[in-house]
Amino acid sequence: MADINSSAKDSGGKAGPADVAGGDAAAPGSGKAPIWDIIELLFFAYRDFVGDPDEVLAKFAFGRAHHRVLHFVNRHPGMKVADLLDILNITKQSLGRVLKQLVDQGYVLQKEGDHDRRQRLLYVTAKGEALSLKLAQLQTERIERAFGELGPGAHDAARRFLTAMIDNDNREEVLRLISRAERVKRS
Amino acid sequence: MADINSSAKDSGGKAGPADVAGGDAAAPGSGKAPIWDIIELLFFAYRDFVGDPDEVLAKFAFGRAHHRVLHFVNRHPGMKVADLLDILNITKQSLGRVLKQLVDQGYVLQKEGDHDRRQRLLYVTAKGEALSLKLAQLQTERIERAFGELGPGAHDAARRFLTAMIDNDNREEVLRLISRAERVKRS
DNA sequence: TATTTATGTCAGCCATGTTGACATATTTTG
DNA sequence: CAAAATATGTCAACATGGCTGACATAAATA
Repeated sequence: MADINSSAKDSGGKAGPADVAGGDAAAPGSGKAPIWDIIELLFFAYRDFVGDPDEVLAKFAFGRAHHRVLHFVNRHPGMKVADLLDILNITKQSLGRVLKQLVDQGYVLQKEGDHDRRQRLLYVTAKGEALSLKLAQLQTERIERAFGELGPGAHDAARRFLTAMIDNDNREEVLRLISRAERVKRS
Repeated sequence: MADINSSAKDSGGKAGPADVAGGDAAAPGSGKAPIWDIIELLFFAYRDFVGDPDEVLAKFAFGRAHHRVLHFVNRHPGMKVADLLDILNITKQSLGRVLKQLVDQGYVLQKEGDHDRRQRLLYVTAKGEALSLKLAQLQTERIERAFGELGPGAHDAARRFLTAMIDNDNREEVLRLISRAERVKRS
């Protein structure tokens, strides 16, 4: 299928990372000039980032929806269904579909809440943890490869950038979620 | 059940951006310790990043698929259908569906290739460009807000990080695509 | 006791991805 | 030139994972 860019030699530049931005000429009448490079890089980076796990998931007949659920349950054991709904921004019906599969196949289990017996607190099983970890390690390889190519401050810089990209409303909540994750763990 | 990361430390800080990482203790027998913070931050950042345009698109009865097509056609006018398929990593049937709607409603137009009359080169109309720009500016606002919060080197750092996250195979191609975009532009 | 909350479920719709088969025009190749 | 390869489009069927609406149940709360 036809290489997309058979394009001859592409005039000089090797397009080193510092050269990517493209022209900065703003559209005359409109607002600011779009930051095209970051917009496109985010698309491609995320596409590849989620692409790795997809291949593994396919073998299990799972999709990205399963991955997201499994990931957050693994990272935040004992979370309520409602918490998960908030994080994923989907309806309970959508969640129910994939959650049921994960439970039926023994990746996730639900426990009645201690204080509130209406709640179904979510935990991964050993099997679920293993899969979640496997997927996370695929993504970690990519991240570490990237950090390896960049300088020593790379992790911190990435963390700061990504954090700043999150909605201001959610940000504190997200940071709390992330930093609290390891404290809780399965008892 | 292998505790993957029973961090225990965590110093009870305020979870400032520099403290988010969580424990670094590797799981004893398994591979490396997953870089959870970046994995999750990427999820949340991307979720919000694509969330802004979604609201606007809904008013036009368009979805993300339309957005992606419109974006790339706007940025890379005159591209072949095959190029777009490669970039988006979808089948021609999937592309055909949304492309047809964009053409029918006057956002995109197709021109026979000059040298190869089998090709249908893609261009945005004025209407298409306006919508594409509007969406890009929403995303740009978020990016600029982020860069504003971070130091002066933020744009470069983000570009380097995102670039390093892309598949090595595609990377050169992607960078060429991005850097060439503004040179071509509408004549 | 009455209401609210947390969760689940049935039923159906929509957007967007997939595969497979096939059609048409055009370019390239033997 | 004839045959093959290429660029694109289309029909049909199906899968995934969103959505809404309606309704059910158990438990907590007012």
